[in-house]
Amino acid sequence: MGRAPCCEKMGLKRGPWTPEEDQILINYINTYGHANWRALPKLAGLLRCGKSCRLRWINYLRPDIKRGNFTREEEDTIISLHEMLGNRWSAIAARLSGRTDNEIKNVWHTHLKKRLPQNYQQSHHTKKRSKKQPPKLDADASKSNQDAKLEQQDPVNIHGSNSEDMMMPLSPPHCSSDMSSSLTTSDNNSNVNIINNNHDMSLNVNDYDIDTPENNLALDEDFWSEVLSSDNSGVTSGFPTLDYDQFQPMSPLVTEEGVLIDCSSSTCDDGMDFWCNVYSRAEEFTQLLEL
DNA sequence: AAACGTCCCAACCGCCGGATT
DNA sequence: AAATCCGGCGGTTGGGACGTT
Repeated sequence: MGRAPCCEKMGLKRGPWTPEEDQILINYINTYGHANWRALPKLAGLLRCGKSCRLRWINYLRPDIKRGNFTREEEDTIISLHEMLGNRWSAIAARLSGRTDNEIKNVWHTHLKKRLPQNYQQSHHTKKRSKKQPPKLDADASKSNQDAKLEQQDPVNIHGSNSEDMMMPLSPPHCSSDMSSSLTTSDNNSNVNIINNNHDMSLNVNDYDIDTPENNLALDEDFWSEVLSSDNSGVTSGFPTLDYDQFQPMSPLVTEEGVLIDCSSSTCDDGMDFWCNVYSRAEEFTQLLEL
């Protein structure tokens, strides 16, 4: 049943690393690698736990670590990535070569956070991780350790083909050909329902900082949390409604399979993108709900 | 020079998910 | 199937460095 008992912390050293310890760790890893962190300190002759060795190596001793102050460019990159990813420091670090998650976390808390307005800090959650996660809106949360390792090795590759595409703000608007089976309009009162596998959702876009049709649609977790917290039983009453004042889909909105949204005015192409995007997000979201 | 306050960051802690037995 | 290990992650903190009075 299970493995041998975990490390006894008795007698293990804690606190700052000495240059001698660093050298022992470097020498060992250069010679033997670090296949097993837990066994490493014993084999290397260090009175540290494996976790401490790993941290020291990852955050300080690795040869590819970039030292010194962050450039303005790096800081701007962190800010924009944080806007998209939240406090996912390792994901941000994967996009900044030579910087560690710990370092980025530190620079965020000591410098960058202060640059941003209060409302940003409130809206970009600092929630604690908990067992009760929402249904994997965060695609990285379900990523295997193997994937995480690949991401470390090839940060560029994370764009595009893998699950990162599921991040709400990143993927471009697109239409799927089976929209007609799921998108309906309810009436002329700008009340639009997206019905997908018994999840009936109306969306109030005004609450989500989408101020012009030109903006790329960037619905965040809060948006979908609101959708999720709505009654998914199929009852439409009580749902927030969509305000067409700001978004006026093409009239009529048509796909290969017929009219999907029959709204009365506007020929704004961005409206089309908007609806396609809302639909594709809703589809992704409801698929995730079913997992 | 000393006392005090603030900043910074390396390191620790607890939790999680996947792997292993 | 269940228990446990293990690597990885994000939040937090202790203490040294630095600035101010």
